Amino acid sequence: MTKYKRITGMRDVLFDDQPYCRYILAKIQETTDLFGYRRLDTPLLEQANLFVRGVGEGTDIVEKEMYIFDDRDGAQLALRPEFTAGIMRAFVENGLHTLPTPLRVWTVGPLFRHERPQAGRYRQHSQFDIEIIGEQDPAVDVEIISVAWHLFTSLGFYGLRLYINSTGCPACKPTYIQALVDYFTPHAGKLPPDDQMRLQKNPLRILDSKEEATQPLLENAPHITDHLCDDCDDHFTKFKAYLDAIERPYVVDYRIVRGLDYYTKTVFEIKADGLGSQDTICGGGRYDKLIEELGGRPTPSTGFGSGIERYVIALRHLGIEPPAEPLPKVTVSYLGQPAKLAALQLIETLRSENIGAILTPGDRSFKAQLKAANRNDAAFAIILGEDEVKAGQATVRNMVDSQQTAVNLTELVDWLKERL
RNA sequence: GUGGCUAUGGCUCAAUGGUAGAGCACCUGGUUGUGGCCCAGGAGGUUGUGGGUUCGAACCCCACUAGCCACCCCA
Repeated sequence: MTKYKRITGMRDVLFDDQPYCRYILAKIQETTDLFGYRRLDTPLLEQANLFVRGVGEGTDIVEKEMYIFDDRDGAQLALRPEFTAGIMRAFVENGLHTLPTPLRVWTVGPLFRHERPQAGRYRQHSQFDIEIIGEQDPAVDVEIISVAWHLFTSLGFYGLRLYINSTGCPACKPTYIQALVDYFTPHAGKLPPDDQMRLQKNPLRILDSKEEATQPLLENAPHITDHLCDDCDDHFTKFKAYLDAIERPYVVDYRIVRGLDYYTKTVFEIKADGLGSQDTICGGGRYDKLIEELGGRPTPSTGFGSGIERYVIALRHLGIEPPAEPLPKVTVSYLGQPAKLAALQLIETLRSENIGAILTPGDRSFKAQLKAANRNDAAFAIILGEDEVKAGQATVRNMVDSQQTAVNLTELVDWLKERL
């Protein structure tokens, strides 16, 4: 056993995973370009208070999952547990409200939550995140779903499911919560302890409950969509109509609640197969009050976060392979010190001509160098020995058919370019 | 934070109380400058850590740690 180990819930991203990451990032860039989103990156560290205010004091993220610590000057910092609060902070701090609205932004990077790791869940994970800032038209709620769907389709996903709901707004949400409490209180005795707790602390969470005893009660529980105010009801109706218009199938799931306090009106999740019990690949919604909460002027916004590691798991599950990495197809080997100098010069030339090449170093036997060429998956092994250097040539071995050709060093670049 | 399962060389695993093995991977060699296949040889483990039981522990017991999965919650 090695002395130093990974921190719990953190992963090394090894070579087998990298082609997926590269593939996914490329598709994200294509998609965001197509939809007109600009990249905006924020720091990994923020004042802890930003998340307490933004995400909400009573949320699990703030209450028990944030990596929080004192800086050397005593300031309370947090590793960002989500993107939205930081992006909204950047929006306000940099005066981005002066840009044409709505502002469409995206970002990607690591987030940190001190949770117990399990399938598809890590303490450091990466999300692709987009936000549309400054627009309350439900058409943009549909647009972000369209972005997600375009990305997932271009990655090769199939069998994804879209679930939507509305969480109302400060005008109607409390009324609904009261209705929920009124409904469950007479049955409180039948609820399992966890759900009794929820009834006290966060009644909406009961809707999420997987407790068996609670299920029959949930069937007749009031739906928030029957308690929305006119404004929220209108928004939800249009949201669904626009989804219908673009023929994006969805299921209204009254039990989607989402764990962050800032959501208003639209919430949604996209689920995929093959992920175990953590099967949400994309989750988001609308947060019309967040920017005000953070000290900006009222600015309705909508967005989502989407877990990159879960993409990789789901892609593997579906048997979708990313393109191979474009590693060099040429190796340069040598025999003897004079040839080594020539090899070093040659390999510089190849790279300057944009021909990827790797040296088989170490002054080892010829056999070992060819072996190295083989293990590097070279298409061509370029061999320089005493004879070749004297003749101003290189021996080029085709590693597929084992044919060897003597090529003048002056013609080698063109010779390779014709064949690679 | 809670629960279940697991922990042996780089990887996948074997050995269930009596001196730690295999396959893959790795290194060297099979004569003079030729890879993949084959053959031969080699290196690599104080069996996650700490304690206990025993004449003797990879194996039994306890604790801790880590991993996986699930709950909670979420991407």
